[in-house]
Amino acid sequence: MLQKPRGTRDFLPDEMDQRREVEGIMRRFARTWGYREVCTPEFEELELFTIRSGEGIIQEMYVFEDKGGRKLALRPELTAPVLRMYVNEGKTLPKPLRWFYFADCFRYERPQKGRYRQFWQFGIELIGADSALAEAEVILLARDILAASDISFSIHVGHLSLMRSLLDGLDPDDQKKIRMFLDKKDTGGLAMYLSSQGRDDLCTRLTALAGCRDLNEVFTITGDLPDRDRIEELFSILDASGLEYTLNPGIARGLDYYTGMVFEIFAENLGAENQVLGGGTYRLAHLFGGEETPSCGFAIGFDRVMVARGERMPAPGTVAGVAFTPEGRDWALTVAGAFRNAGIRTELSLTGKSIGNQIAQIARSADYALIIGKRERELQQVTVKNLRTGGQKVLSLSDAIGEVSGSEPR
RNA sequence: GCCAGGGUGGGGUAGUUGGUCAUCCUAGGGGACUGUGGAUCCCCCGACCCGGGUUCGAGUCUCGGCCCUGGCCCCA
Repeated sequence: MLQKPRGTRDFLPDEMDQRREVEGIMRRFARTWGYREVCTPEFEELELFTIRSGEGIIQEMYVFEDKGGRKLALRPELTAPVLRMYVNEGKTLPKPLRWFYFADCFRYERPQKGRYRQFWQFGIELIGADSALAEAEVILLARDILAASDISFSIHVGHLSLMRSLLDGLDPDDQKKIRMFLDKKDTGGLAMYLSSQGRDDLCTRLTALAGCRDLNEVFTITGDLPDRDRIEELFSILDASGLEYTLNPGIARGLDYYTGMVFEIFAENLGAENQVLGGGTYRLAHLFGGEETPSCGFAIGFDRVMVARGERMPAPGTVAGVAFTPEGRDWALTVAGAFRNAGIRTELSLTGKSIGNQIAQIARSADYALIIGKRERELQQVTVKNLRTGGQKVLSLSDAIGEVSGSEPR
């Protein structure tokens, strides 16, 4: 038997119902904040991703050559494609642009809990706004969306200027190594490395900074910064908004194009891969041939949100099943059509067996049985049987629809 | 790429000195039942992940691969 490719999944209707429900919540919240959905190609020029992230990521991507010899890659993320789209056809739109996306991405990695080779991301990009308020908006929207998705999470907010101020003047390679130690919270490794460089003093300050959870203390470690006002404004907005978060100057987000605020959100019940969201302020458009454009955004690991939620079936709508005799068939089709026009999920029995048999089958999943035979056909009526109470009524078609649509689903 | 534990009908399972026709539950399909409840009865479908090796004989032992689960690395 043929198997599906490694790291991919099939979704049966029960699971799709849940995914669509959460997807709908995320879309709805993004829209209420003024964000509009965009869509980019499933695959892009390979270069788009190597410009952003370096050649090293080629081995982590699905890369292929098309029949014209073009080097292409299945998208491993959506920020670069969305910013490419912005540069290609969004430059003249009035700013700021508020865009969101929900789409699948592909990475050639070892699957584990909450990590698949095909996975879905929900994300937003706020393009062309450069302010503490814009950064705060992105964080608050992230909070709203995840809260509405009904998972438990914690928000960590940092700012790259803080750490960079301490690393200023160091060799870029050194800076990168140090950021990696800090990102991994590997203080032992950090101490060893800085000691070998004769910078024990720096280690003390960096460790203190990464562990610092109070903004005033942060500035006593870093001293005054050009960005200080902006940073203080950001956090004062967050505080005024009643956001629950942890200040974390240790967030390094190993990428060079992040320029200021960075934040990460972690969920419970997730094992090793517990980050459900990452984002920050970045400059990327100029890499794709546009003008330098300050932007801010985040991406949610949708599949991880689903794992964190656990099994949670959305309430099904009311379901009606139609049982009918051969003489009632044509009237049954008319009735079913009218019910569907009224927005009621209506399933016609297809067995052609006895009424009893049809009702037995309908009763497995439906709330109402609509029974239609010769008598109903002749009087243009419908026998509506409530499968929970057992009661039944003979009604006109419009009354029958009213009876069923006015009810609560099971 | 690395480590650990796994892979028996669709789902869940039993199966050790290696030895009939591989167990049970459930789901699914068919039939009995043509105007009223998820029932009942009968029947059916359907599995040892794949490939090599050892053996008279492998679900069972062995090697390799694939896949799953968790972890490491990585995580744009």
